[in-house]
Amino acid sequence: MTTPAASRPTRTDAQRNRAHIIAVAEEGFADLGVEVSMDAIAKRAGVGAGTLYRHFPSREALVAAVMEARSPDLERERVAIEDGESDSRVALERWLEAVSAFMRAYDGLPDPLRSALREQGSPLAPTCRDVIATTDRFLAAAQRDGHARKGIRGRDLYLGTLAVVWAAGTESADGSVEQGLREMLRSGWALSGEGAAPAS
Amino acid sequence: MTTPAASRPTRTDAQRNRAHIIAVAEEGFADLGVEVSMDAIAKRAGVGAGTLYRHFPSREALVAAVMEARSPDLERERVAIEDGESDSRVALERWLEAVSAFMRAYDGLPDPLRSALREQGSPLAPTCRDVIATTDRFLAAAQRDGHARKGIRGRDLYLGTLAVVWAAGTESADGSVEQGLREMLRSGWALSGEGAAPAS
Amino acid sequence: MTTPAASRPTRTDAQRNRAHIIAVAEEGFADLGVEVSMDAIAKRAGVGAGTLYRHFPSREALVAAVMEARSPDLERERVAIEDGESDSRVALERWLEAVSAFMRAYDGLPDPLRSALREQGSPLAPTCRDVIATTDRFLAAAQRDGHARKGIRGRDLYLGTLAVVWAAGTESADGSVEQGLREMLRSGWALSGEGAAPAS
Amino acid sequence: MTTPAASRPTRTDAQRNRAHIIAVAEEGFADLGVEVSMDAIAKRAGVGAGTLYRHFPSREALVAAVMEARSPDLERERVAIEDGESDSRVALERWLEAVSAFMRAYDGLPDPLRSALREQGSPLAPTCRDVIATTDRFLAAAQRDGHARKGIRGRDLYLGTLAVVWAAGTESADGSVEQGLREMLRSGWALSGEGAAPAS
DNA sequence: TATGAATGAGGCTTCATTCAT
DNA sequence: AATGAATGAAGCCTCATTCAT
Repeated sequence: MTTPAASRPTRTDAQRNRAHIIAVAEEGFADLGVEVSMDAIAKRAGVGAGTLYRHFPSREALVAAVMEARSPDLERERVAIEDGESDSRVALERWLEAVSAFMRAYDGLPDPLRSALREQGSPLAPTCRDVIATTDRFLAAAQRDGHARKGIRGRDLYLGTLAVVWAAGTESADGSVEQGLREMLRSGWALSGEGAAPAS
Repeated sequence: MTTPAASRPTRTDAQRNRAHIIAVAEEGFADLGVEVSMDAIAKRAGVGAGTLYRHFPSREALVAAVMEARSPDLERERVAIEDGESDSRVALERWLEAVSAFMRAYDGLPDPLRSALREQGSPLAPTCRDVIATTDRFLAAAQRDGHARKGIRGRDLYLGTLAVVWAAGTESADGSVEQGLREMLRSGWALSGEGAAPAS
Repeated sequence: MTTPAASRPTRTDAQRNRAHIIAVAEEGFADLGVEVSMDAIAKRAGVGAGTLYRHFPSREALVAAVMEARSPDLERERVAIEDGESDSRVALERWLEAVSAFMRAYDGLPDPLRSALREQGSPLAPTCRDVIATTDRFLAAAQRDGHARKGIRGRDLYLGTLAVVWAAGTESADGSVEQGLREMLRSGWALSGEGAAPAS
Repeated sequence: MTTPAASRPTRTDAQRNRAHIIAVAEEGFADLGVEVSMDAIAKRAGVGAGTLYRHFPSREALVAAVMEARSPDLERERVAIEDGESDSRVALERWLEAVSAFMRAYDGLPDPLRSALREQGSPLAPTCRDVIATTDRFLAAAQRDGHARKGIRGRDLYLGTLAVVWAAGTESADGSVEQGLREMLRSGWALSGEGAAPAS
């Protein structure tokens, strides 16, 4: 008696809807930062707040979904570096730049990323883990080749990069501040030879 | 015979009140972070919201006042280092640690500090300038002695330290994360000899 | 078999709620004037402030809704006059009295009505337009019959009536002040024969 | 022991102060309307709020003082009309225009003027009384010469003029709205000969 | 008398989230 | 599954007026 075809259009529809919300949220984040109101995103997406929350039970979940949607780009970067860069030090540098861009995409993004690092259960945690894992790989290669200090872990580099992105903010038109900080992160401020931790 | 101080009455009381608000705000920041509501601070201080706003027309102004109240501590640190530390590299390290502690005092403090660096008119700007100026002095000494790279400025170091404090957050009980990051800020992740910026 | 009305669910409830808020606001305006606080109305209506603002994003919108709810009364007046009054002069007089009552309903109502006349985008503008249009119709009939000066427009009469209502205020128990002013509006203070605008 | 000369500089000083406040309030009203905050006026005047309130215990009192300060201008107008205008109808018209200008000086001024008409004890009442008295005189002359209806009193004309000024508001750049309304107040909207109150 | 600090109620508005339909 | 109405706590801030000094 009910229309059977209409009763389960959802599977596909829902996914379409989900993808649409993500795309719209991406725009919203880009325009207004990740702190944009959930209502505003629902409105932009043309769905009710309830639908938004059905798909993404919290703002963090939405941020995570957007970031996951962007992950393939980062993966492509990774592959490109791995395929084209023989120098493991330069490879690590290029990777960190790519990660920076990933983190810098929206105003306010560094905050949830930092939280995700602490809260094991955060929806953003998997993405962070992936990025850290890749960072670990690039870092290990660099360390193996004597290009990077031994005591450092991918997570430290990730957090340092995040800190740099936070410090630079979204507002500086030119990226000079960020570049300067990233350079300091790489070389440190101290002249080598007398540091407290002169590497491995 | 005439009261020479009569030209500025009530001030004593108001200043007492002001000082009280600052003390209470300090507590509030420590308990709940700098994002604590202004109303909550007014309530804690036992004054009306209007009184709070008369003294501190914005949250930033209140943060600035609290930080200024803490400045003498930092000054004492500075003097202690200058008086007791002959090694300019160690002096700079100790100073940066003191600055870290200064910045780390309240949850969320790094955010207004970062803003103050951009907005010239921020009430926090003077405090930032002072700290940067001192950093410049310690850094210059270290550079003169060949302990620090020449291209770096106090402002960079200040911002780097701020970024580290932000990244570490207030929550980590032990300061290991912060120490790790600070160490990375000092030595960099790259092994020397092949960096893009081989120092002065 | 399918629920055709299903395409617009919940609406019924929301409209009930909306109507309730309007009724309560009407009371509130009557008791305390249109300047009554939005919070007070929300409280009276037993809804959260947010609900109030969802339905009526501004005080003007709420006033407009209340006035629209009262419009049918005015319409009924109009029909009664049109149906029962053959003398176009008396018809216009009766209509202006009805409009006066419409405008006099709440303390402070003339102010938003005056604003709406200036700000095209005001939520009250449509109601004003309607009333002015009807006034134009009654006025045209009176002018056609030689009962009203030709140079006058409905809008002028509307504004004049509004001014009279404002001047009389809500407070005077008897309407003598208003009647006097309305009479002056009709006949003017000058004795005819020497006026600057000797009619059509 | 106290300096006797300094102990009573007040008489003159206070009056100077009072005059200064009035002048400043006049500016403030002109710039921001009569609803300007009392604090703002005190600040502009360079006095404490307490001083302001000592001289003028309420906003109305301050408005009244400013209007009283402007009264001589109106008096001069009156004298000029009385001296130069032989036609009592034109004299009344000119006087009402002068009164309009008096009432139109500041945004929001009509409101306290209206209140003063109702509240016997209002500080503005004397000024109103004076203006009404003069209006009565001009009106009586016009009535005596058959230029104005007999049933009207100065108070009605005053209130009508006030209503017109209120309706026109401060915002209309050209005074066309006010002129139109004032004209309607003079001639009425009805064509003579059939009015309900065809004057004496 | 002048000062200006203090009051503190009260206004407006936003928003994450829940829930009835 | 989708909708969007409802919640209601909070936040921020202003201002007329009083009062201690």
